[in-house]
Amino acid sequence: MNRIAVLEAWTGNARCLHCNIRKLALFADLNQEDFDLIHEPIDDMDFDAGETIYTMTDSPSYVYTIRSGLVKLVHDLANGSYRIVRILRQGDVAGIEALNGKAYLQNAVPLLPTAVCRIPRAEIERLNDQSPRLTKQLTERWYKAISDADTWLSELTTGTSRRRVASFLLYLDDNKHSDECYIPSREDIGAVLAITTETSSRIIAEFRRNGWITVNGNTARINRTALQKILLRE
Amino acid sequence: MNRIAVLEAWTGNARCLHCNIRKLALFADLNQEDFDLIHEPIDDMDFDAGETIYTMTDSPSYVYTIRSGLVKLVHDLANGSYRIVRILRQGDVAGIEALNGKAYLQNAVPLLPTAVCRIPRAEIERLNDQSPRLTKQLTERWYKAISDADTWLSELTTGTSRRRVASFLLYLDDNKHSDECYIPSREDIGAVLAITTETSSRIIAEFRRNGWITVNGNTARINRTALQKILLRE
DNA sequence: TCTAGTCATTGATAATTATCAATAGATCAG
DNA sequence: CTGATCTATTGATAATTATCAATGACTAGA
Repeated sequence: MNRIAVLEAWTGNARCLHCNIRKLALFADLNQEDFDLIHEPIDDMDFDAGETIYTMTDSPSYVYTIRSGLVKLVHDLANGSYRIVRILRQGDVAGIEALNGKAYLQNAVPLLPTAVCRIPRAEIERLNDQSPRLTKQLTERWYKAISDADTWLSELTTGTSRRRVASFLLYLDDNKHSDECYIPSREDIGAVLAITTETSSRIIAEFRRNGWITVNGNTARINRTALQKILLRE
Repeated sequence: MNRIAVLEAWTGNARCLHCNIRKLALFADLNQEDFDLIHEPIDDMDFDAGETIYTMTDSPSYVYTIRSGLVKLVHDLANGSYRIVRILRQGDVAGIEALNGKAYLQNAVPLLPTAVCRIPRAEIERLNDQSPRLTKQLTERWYKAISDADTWLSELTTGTSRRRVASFLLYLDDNKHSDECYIPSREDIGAVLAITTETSSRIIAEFRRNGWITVNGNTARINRTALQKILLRE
C-alpha cells in the first residue's frame, strides 16, 4: 500500500470545513460544533490504480469518501473469477457497510489514481448520536448504494451483451468532468456485465469500427445518440 | 387492493410490544417509552399473492415489515419485461428506501398470502431522532438490503443458467420453515436470473427428471447436495 | 362436468456467447 | 532500444441460450 500520504491529524476545524468537495460529501450538512465532536483523525489518503483501499477481510473500521478518482467494488467468486458490483466516483461513499460492523462486502480497488478521506466508523457513530445533521446524509448514502446496486442488477445484466456494453458506456459517460470518460479494461467490463473478456473486446472493437466511440488509452469519447439507439432495440 | 384488513389504530403499547416476530423486526430493540412516542397508527395488512403492496409511483410514505409470507421486489424495464431484484421473507423490511423520501425503487408484490405491518415513515424518523435504540436496527436493515442486492448481483447472474437455477433454488431453500420451500413460476425464475421462461422451465424439468428436486405445486423439496455439486463445476 | 385461459414442458432451429488459440499492439524494466 | 509481458483484437468452433411454435397439465368459473 505505497504512496499513501497520511496528512497530519485533523485538528478541529479547517480541513473538513473547507474541503472543496464538502457539498458532495457525507459531512455536507455538519457545522462547526459538529466538527468539534470529532476526536480521531480523519486522514486524506492517495492510492494508485490497482492498489487496495480495503478488502473483505479487513476489519470494517473506516468509511471512505471519494475525493477524486474512480473506484471499483470487487466481489471475488469461489471459482477464482470476480464480479464488479459498482463503480464509485467523486462524492460517493465506499464501505458504508462498515457502520454495521460485520464486514466489508467487497474489495475496493481504484481504477485511476484516487484520493479518499478515511473516516473512522466510531466518529460517524458518535456524530450520528450527538448531532441530527448527519442522519440525512447517511440515509442518502445508504439509499444511493441500494439504488445503484438495483440499477446495475436490473439494467446491466439484462439483454444481449451488445446492449449491456452500450448501457455501461452510457453510465460511464454520465457525470463525467471532461468530454472524455474513463473506459475500463475489457476484462473489467466483462466482470461488470457478466460476459467474457473476449466478448467485451469484440463489442468495443465493433463500436469503434462503427464510429460510435473513440478510444484513447483508458478514456473514450461516446456518441450517446448512437448507443441509446441500441438500448431501444435490444 | 382487496382483502386488506386494517386493524384498529395502535393505541400505545400491546400490539407492537407483544408482536410475535418482534425479535426479528425493525422494532426489536425498542422499549415501552419508545413505543409511547408513536403517534400515527401502525397498521397490520394482509395481501393475497399477486396484489400490490406498493409501486414505484406510490408516494414513499411507509416502510413495511414482513410478518409472514413472501414478497418479490419487481423492477419494470423499458421494453415491457421485468426483473426481480430481491425476495423478502419474514422479518425483512420492504421499502426502507422510503426513508430517503425520494421514491420506492421497485414494486413490491406478494408471492404468497402475506401479512405485513405498515409503519409510517414519519414515525421512524421521529423514533430515530428521539431514541437511540432504532439506529442499530435501521443500519442492520440497510446493510441487509445492500448485502442481498450484491449477493444477487454477483452470484445469481454469473455462470450458466443451470448454475444460476441451482444457486437460486438453494437460496430459496435456506431459512425455510418446513421441509419444503416455495418455488416461483418459471417466468419469475427467469426474471430473477436474467434467462427466458423456457430456459428456466427446461432446467427445472431436468432437475426433476434427475430427482434433484421434487416439485409439488408451488413448493419443492430440494436435494441440496446434488445442487451444490453443480455450483462447484459450473 | 365442460371450457377457456393460464402455466409448464418440449421440440426445432436460429442467434448469441463461450472457449480455445493465435496475432497484434502497447508498456515497461534494464 | 529490446525482449518480456500484458492487454486487445480477431478467428474458428463448440456450447449455450433465445426464439418460435406446439402440446400437455392444471385451474377457475359457467
